[in-house]
Amino acid sequence: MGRSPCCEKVGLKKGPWTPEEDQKLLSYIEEHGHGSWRVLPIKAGLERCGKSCRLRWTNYLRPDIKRGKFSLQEEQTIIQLHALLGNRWSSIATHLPKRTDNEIKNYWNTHLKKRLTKMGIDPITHKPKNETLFSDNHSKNAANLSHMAQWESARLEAEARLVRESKLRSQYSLQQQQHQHGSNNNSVFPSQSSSSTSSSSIQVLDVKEEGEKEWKGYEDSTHLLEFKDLIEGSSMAFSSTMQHDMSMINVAEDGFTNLLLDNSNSDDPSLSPESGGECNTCDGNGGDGGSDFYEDNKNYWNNILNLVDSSPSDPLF
DNA sequence: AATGACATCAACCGCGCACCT
DNA sequence: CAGGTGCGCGGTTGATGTCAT
Repeated sequence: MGRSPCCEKVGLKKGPWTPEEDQKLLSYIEEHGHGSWRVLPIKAGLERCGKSCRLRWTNYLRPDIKRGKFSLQEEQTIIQLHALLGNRWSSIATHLPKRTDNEIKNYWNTHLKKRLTKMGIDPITHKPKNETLFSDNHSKNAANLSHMAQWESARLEAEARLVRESKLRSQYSLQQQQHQHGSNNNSVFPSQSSSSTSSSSIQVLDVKEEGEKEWKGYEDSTHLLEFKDLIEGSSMAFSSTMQHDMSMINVAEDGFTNLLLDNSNSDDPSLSPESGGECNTCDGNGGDGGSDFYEDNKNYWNNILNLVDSSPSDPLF
């Protein structure tokens, strides 16, 4: 069915938002909540379409948005979840508190994708480029098909969890919004200050310095190699679910599983073994890597599902 | 200092889904 | 069930900033 463009009306403004427009939108939502985006601009006295207002709010004006450089932990999470979910930015964003899907998408396209490509890793499949998934007669192997089924099954399960979680979140945010409106608590809205990236009146939570420090470390060649190992470990682990080559299992254990679970210096509790994720390598033995492929795979996927199932810093869950 | 190339990111666009009538 | 409407998502664009020459 055809749909008329939301901004077709003559007079509706497009392009960058002015501080005055931001203020109008903020004040309105602060007082009334956003309600119907369609009617919001009229009620708020904005010459914008509802879609534009919603975008401005969700990607920039919302008080619970963190801006600035992504931390190493955030980068890891993005890479891991992208390997699992692909370009489903909104799903990925639910696991990066205070980050918007748009921001994550931009960050992936401008930073991570290029970096992976430079390292010789396919940013789509997360596999080293010189390694094809079904490069030999394994592609006809029944076990391979079984692994693919496991992959798909785990992926679908993860998706189902994400949907479930997303619904819970939206219910929660709705309740919060109603509560805020009811109590007229304005403290959650930032005080006025200038943004480093735009003329908006919104205060920017400055994590830039911290992020820069972290990335400076990465740009050091030694750390770059470590980063490469990290990413390749992740990639190899994914391919291990597809290939019946037992040597790959060791890589899976040493690479991605550790990446997921061995976050001793992480501030993200969901990524630590204490969070409930089982890990057959956590005992330090690492296993013989060949005797229990399916158990390994089960644990491997459990780890991923735990990551997806956990909610990094949301007190609700 | 001027300018062109490249990088970044806010914002737009079109599509699909969910819900309502 | 079909059609209309609103919303959210993902892809893309273009203005602006930064860097290299």
